[in-house]
Amino acid sequence: MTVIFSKKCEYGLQAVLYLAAKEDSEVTSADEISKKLKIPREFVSKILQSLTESGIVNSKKGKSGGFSLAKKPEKIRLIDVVAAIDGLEIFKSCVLGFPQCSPEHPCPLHDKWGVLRTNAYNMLTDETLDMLKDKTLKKVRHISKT
Amino acid sequence: MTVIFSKKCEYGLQAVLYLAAKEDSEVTSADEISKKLKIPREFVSKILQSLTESGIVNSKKGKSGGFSLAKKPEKIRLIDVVAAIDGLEIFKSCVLGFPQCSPEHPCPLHDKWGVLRTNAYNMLTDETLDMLKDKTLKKVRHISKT
DNA sequence: GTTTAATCAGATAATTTAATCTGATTAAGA
DNA sequence: TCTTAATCAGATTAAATTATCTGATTAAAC
Repeated sequence: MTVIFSKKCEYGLQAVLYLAAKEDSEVTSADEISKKLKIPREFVSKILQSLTESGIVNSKKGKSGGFSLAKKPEKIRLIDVVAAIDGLEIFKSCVLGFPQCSPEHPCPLHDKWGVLRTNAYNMLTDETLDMLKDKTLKKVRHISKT
Repeated sequence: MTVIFSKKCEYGLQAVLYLAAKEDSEVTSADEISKKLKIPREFVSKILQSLTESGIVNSKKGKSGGFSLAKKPEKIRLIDVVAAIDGLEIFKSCVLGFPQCSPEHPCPLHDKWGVLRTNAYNMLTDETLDMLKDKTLKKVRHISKT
């Protein structure tokens, strides 16, 4: 198998997109997110806790507590979430796994892969949570029905 | 952490590139590959065994045995190796991990990611082992020195 | 034939990642 | 103040991936 983002990161992205699709300053419980997105509750809870430390979401403890975005959705880029969870090594390390790969000693795919990687990085840097709001709403409605 | 190809697949790609950089029909032991590429010997051996089953490499048993490519390097595409080891799910499954993601019910990144993914797929389909031969030789020489 | 050096097969171990459990703390609301 | 519903912290378990081990088989070279 092969993966772009870890499960943690996929879930984290789904969750912040879900929060962004809600009204401002509304607080959402891990339980609701878990049910709507069909993610294990304790797991998404842990992920959101770590995103709290990263300053991407806020948490409110106690009854009727939950999570909300720490900034305006237009200020949160997808790359910020990825960086907080998976880190940015994927955009630096060699696609063929050569530890010695560098511009001076490039691997056979260095240049071609470099272009693709940069495109992916730019996409994640361009896209902010608010830009994806409408699409997220549609998606969540569809998930909840299934 | 995050990854494009599994370690198995990275090692597999490295190994077949190494074989392609050798003279035709030359047989190379897992031990040599392991040392030159600094990959655990038993592990690369197992990977090459599985690539033998996939028809990408040949194996010769017994003393002075080893592995060689089963086809001409110009007939082996990188995507063939990836497909044999990691499979092609990465080029099909949703980048955000939504199991219900489809053209009818796309995830928020569906279209933008689709373009990048297609580019990556095409690159791996275009590139054959022989095209990368010279670059591989340089790389291996550099690794062996370190 | 015997030795030697290789693949091959299957089991096992180690590590990493994913998921769950337990209990403490917090704060809203009756 | 008490109950309830939430986060939070840390430990534990489960599953997948990565790596190693053991022994069998194979075939070249002496």
